[in-house]
Amino acid sequence: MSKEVPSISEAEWEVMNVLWKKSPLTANEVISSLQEQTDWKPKTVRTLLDRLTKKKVVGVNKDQKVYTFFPNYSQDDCQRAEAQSFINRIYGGTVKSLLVQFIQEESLSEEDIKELRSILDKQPNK
Amino acid sequence: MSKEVPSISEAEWEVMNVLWKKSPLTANEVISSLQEQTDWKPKTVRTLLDRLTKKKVVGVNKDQKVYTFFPNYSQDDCQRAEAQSFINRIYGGTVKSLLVQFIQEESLSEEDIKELRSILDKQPNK
DNA sequence: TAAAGCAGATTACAAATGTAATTTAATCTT
DNA sequence: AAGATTAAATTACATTTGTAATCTGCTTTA
Repeated sequence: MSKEVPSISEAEWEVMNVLWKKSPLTANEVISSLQEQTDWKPKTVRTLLDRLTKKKVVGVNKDQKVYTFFPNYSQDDCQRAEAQSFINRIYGGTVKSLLVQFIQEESLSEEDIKELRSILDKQPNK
Repeated sequence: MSKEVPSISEAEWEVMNVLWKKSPLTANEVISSLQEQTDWKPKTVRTLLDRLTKKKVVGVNKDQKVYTFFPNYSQDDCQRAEAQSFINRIYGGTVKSLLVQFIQEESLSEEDIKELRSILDKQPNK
């Protein structure tokens, strides 16, 4: 399942995050949303949208005169792809070292810890 | 502590991984080490070393006629920096979502799970 | 000593990325 | 209908990155 996800650059991720929160959106809606968090010019956001479209990471609905944009991949799939390559690069492919570092690093809430523990308990320890 | 880590590109990470395993090393030693894992030409590796040097991520000892190279930052510091920016970008800053995804994703060994659980148990659940 | 080889320095060049501006075509407004 | 506005398309341009090759000067070797 879930075809190879094309690579998504750092700036493009911001755009994707907006579209995953809600879609379809017009370019202007994406622009507005991003203007709260970044200082990108509208044209910049538009360029990012166009590049994502060309890469097929984003789809376009051209029925209306003003196009609307939507993700072609689930956030989960993209996160997975990105995290996998990240871990290979940075942690020599072993996810455990990353987990260890982050569990120690971040002060996780009690809730978080409980949840993680329960997930661990459900792991098929082959 | 641990000054801001300059950004390290994907290819540069490979070089750093070599130097973290053992250093100082001559360029040729780094090249040899990488030739086992990549198909980069020697000149390519040399360029990467030079760029890392220019960015001060790598230091050079020029006492000998053949220079030796060594990391200026610990692997841990670089991993942390990289992971932090990664998490902000990809997981909206919440480390838990990443942990959850990876614990579920990877089939961790029983050992790993035990270790993680013990780390969780030691967390100050504030 | 002339040629060959090697390390280091410099230069190359295309693709990806960040960050837009300009141009074009349609539409709304006066 | 002419001008203003706007969305979409096209173009721009510097920096970073991947991936090297060429040049220079010292050393080794025939």
